[in-house]
Amino acid sequence: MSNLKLKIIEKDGNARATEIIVNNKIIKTPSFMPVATRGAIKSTPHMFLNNTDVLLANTYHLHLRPGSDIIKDLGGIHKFMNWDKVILTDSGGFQAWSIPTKINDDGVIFKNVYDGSSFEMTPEMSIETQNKLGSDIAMIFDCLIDINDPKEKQLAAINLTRAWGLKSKEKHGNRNQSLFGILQGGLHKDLRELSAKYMIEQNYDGYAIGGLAIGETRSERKDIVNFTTKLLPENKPRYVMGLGDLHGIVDLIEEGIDIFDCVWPARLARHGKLVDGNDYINIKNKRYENDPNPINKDCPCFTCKNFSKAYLRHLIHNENTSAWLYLTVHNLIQTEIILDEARRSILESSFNQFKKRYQHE
RNA sequence: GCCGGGUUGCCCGAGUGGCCAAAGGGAGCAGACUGUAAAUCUGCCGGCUAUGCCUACGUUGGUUCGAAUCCAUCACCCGGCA
Repeated sequence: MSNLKLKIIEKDGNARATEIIVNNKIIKTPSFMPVATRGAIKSTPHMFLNNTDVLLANTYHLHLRPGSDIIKDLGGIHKFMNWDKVILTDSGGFQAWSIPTKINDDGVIFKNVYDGSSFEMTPEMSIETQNKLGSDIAMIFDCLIDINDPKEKQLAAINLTRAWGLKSKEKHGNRNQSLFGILQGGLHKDLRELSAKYMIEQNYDGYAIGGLAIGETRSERKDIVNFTTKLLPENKPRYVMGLGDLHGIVDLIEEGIDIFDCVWPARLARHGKLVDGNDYINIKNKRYENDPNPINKDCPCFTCKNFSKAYLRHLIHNENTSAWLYLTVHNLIQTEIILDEARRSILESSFNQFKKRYQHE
C-alpha cells in the first residue's frame, strides 16, 4: 500500500497539472524542489519560501554528517530541519558521479569529502539510511554516468541500476515513505525504453528520468524526454532530476514532467545571476552600479520589496553572506512563480501561450 | 650632516644587462556552472591606425649594439650614528 497518490487535475497537450498526495501532504505540480543537500538551502532559510511544497535532501551528505541515527533519534528529518511539508531524499547516486569513486556490482566505494577516508555505500544501505532519515519520498540508488559515455557503458549503467533497484525495492519496507525508480540510458532511445521497462517491472511509486542536464542540448533533452514519458504510466509522478533553468523546465513541463529539482537557482544567485522576467541578468555587471530599481518591479519577493540593484551589486561585491541570502530568495521565489504560472496556464488550457515566453534561447 | 637600505604597472610585490609590456597576488571587467567536493572555476587586465609601433620600472643625465637592471645626479621614504 503506497503512501502516495497522484490526481491528474488537468492536461493541456502533454503538459499536466496534478496533485501528488504523500503522507497527506499535497504537492501541486508542476513543482520545483529547491535543494537542501545537508538539510538546508545554502545561505537561505527555507522559511523564506512561499509556495514550495517539497525540498530535496541528500543521503550521502546526511549519512556522513550528522549521521542518520542522530537524525532519527531527533525525530526525523522533518523535525530536524523544521520543515513539515514534503521531503524527498536523493540516494547518493549523484555523488557516485560527482565525487571520485569506484563502482562495483555491490555498490560504490566513496570518498568521504569531509575527511578523505573511503567507505562503501550499497543500495541497501542507501535505503536504510533514507528510512532512518524519514523522508516522504526515497530514491533508489542508481548508476549515473556521463551523457557522452559510449553506448556499452550506458547499457551497463541501466543494468546496474536495474539490479540496484531490485535490491533497493527489497530492502525498502517503510510504509510512510514512497520509493521512486530512476531511468538512465543517456540519449539512446532504445536504452531509455529498456530502462523504462526495467523500472516499471519493479513497480515504483514514481519514476525519475536521470542522467540529464549534464551536457546535452535543449532539443536533445526535450526529444528524449518526449520519447520517455510516453513509456511511463499516467498515474505515477514523473520527475526529471537535476534540471533547473527556466527554459529547460518549461520545455519539459510541455513533455509532461511533474517534478524538478536543481541547485541552479540557488547557485546562480550566489554567482550573481538572477531571474528577470524570462531571462537572467548578472547583477555583478558594472551597468547596475547605480541602478536604483529592484531586480524586477513585479517581483513580490522580500529582496525586490526592499533593495535596489545598486545595493545588491554592492553587497555581492563586498558582503557576500547577506547578498547570497537576498539573491537566492529572489531566484527561488521567481522559480516558484514561474512553476505556478505554468500550472495555472495548464488549468486554463493556455500553456502554449505561456511557454512562448520561454522559447527563445 | 654622515653611513646604510629603498622608490617597479590601479594596489601589493618578483625581477638586478638582451628570452621584459615586466613573474605572482589583489582589485577591476566579463564568462562558465543544472539529483551542491561549486563560499567554485575560466578568460581579459598600459595604449594604438595592432604578426608591428608607442608609452612605461621615482627625476635628470651617462655607459652600452642593447638598461627596470650598471654609473652619476636630484627628490622622497626607512634604519643607524651625530
